[in-house]
Amino acid sequence: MLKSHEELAATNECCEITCIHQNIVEEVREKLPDEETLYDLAELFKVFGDSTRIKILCALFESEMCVCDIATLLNMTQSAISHQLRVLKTNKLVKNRKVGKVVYYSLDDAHIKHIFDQGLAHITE
Amino acid sequence: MLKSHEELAATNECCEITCIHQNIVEEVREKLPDEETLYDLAELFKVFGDSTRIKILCALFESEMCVCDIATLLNMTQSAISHQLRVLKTNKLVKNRKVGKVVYYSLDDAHIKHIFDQGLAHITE
DNA sequence: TTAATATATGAACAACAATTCATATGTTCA
DNA sequence: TGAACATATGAATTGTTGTTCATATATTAA
Repeated sequence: MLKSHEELAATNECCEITCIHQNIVEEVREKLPDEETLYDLAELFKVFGDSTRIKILCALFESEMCVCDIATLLNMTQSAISHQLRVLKTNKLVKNRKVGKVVYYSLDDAHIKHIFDQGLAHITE
Repeated sequence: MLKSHEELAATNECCEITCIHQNIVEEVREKLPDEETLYDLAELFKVFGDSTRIKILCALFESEMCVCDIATLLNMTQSAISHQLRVLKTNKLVKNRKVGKVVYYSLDDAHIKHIFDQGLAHITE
């Protein structure tokens, strides 16, 4: 049996927030993944959440490419692409190999295409 | 046969950007999803790319919840949660039903858990 | 109707992030 | 060695976004 709002208000430990379904809150709290996992997950999706980076990843689905090729493809400066590639590499989404002056980038993980496709399935439903 | 760098530089139509593998760039350009699709995809991932919103979605995997319950669960203000729920609803990730004063939120789409799980698979590999 | 309460929302603020610009690094070739 | 070039990077700038604060809206109960 749920408590009345008055009872809940009386036993409420939060300073400003009232809470109606204390029991549900406690149940959900126990099942939530830990703080760090959820933070890391948000960080991962944040990397996908920029159209320049999405375009780069999408291009790399098709072919390994060097920095200046990607810049040409996306009609952006070499510097902008290089900065974004660093973000992608830091987050282990791309890897690179150096041949002389040229640095070739490619995807670093098979999960990436799956994440991408799930997102695509959502927006094209 | 690839052109020499000098030949490429001579025929390069970009003002500042040099491009080494023109053929690859053209091939990839043809296969890239259109601009708008990639923009929408980035927008979707952007919604997942905030730890508050990820926590809300994750909570709603377990149970339908009202605004003040979510605020209590995450130890945040009602206003902050309400603002984020609006973002989630605008992007069709949650839906709500109103019972008197109370508004209950729940997930609006089956894809969401798949996207979430693919992300989780990546960070926990 | 009035008080209490659950939620929504606009404006302001602060933190963050993407691009640009200038320049540094490292490699090749003459 | 020096010139050309592909890439990387730090700083500055500009645009974006999450939270807070104050307040509005809407519903219930007295």
